[in-house]
Amino acid sequence: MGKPHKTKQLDPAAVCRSSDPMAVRELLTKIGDKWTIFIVLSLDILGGRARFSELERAVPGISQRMLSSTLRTLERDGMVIREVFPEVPPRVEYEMTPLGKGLLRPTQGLVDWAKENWEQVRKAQSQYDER
Amino acid sequence: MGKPHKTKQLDPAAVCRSSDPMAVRELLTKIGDKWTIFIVLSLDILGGRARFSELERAVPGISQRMLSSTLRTLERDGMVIREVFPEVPPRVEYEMTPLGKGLLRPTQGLVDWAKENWEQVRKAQSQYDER
DNA sequence: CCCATTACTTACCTCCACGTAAGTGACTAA
DNA sequence: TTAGTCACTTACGTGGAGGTAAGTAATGGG
Repeated sequence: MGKPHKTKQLDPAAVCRSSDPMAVRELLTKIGDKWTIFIVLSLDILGGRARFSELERAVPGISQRMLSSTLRTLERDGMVIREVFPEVPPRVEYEMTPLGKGLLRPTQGLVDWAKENWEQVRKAQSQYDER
Repeated sequence: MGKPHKTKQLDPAAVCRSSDPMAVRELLTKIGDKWTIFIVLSLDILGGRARFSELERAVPGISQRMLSSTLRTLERDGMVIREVFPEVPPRVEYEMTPLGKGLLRPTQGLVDWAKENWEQVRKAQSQYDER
């Protein structure tokens, strides 16, 4: 038999101690969706402010529907501010708020981790798959 | 009219420069699913090693099906190692790999951000909703 | 013989994230 | 009059994530 290791007596909701579990879940769900990080990172690269069509070009493959709805969510969450200019054709600019910019740091941490370690993940996957 | 800001001439795939965009997307999709972070954080709290039933208790609300499949994915990705002890009733222990532990740092960054800023996000949401 | 335990798997169903395609409004230029 | 631009919205359809419930294998204990 393998050595039985110390079984810490644990609260049925151990994780929930470290912080509001719903906050973490919701945050991860948000930035874990298909387009949010790309939009946020693109906005950053574009200097923290860009118009709809610029983002459309910056995020290859995104549809107008998804860009629009993701931006609305970001706006609702206080991550970006939407500014409409009464012109024709219309012009709308999106600007990252301090809150949104603050999220960029920890997000960048994940991006960096992926850059450094993803190859290893892929290797683990193919090893696992071939038996 | 609002001041027209400098429109940076940009590559159609600006974000894609910073790193492998698929790696980032896949990573975010993984840790953005419903249970992965909780399992990873629980495993960490439990000392980096725990058996199935311990995790089941540590992550309130998770079903056996989801715990099992999420752990399999984690194992496939090289984040945890699964060790089976030939006993009856069965005992299976899951241990975080160095790769999995490495992911904990940037993940914790997000958890901390959520802890500090989620209240503000909620406030932004209710402001947005009431008009 | 029956039950309990552990770590699962399988079947089934629901919901929603996301994709595609088309339409819209307001104005300008040809 | 028609076409073009921009920033959207609406309608519709599909796959897959995830929930619920039940089944299973192997063995010891009463």
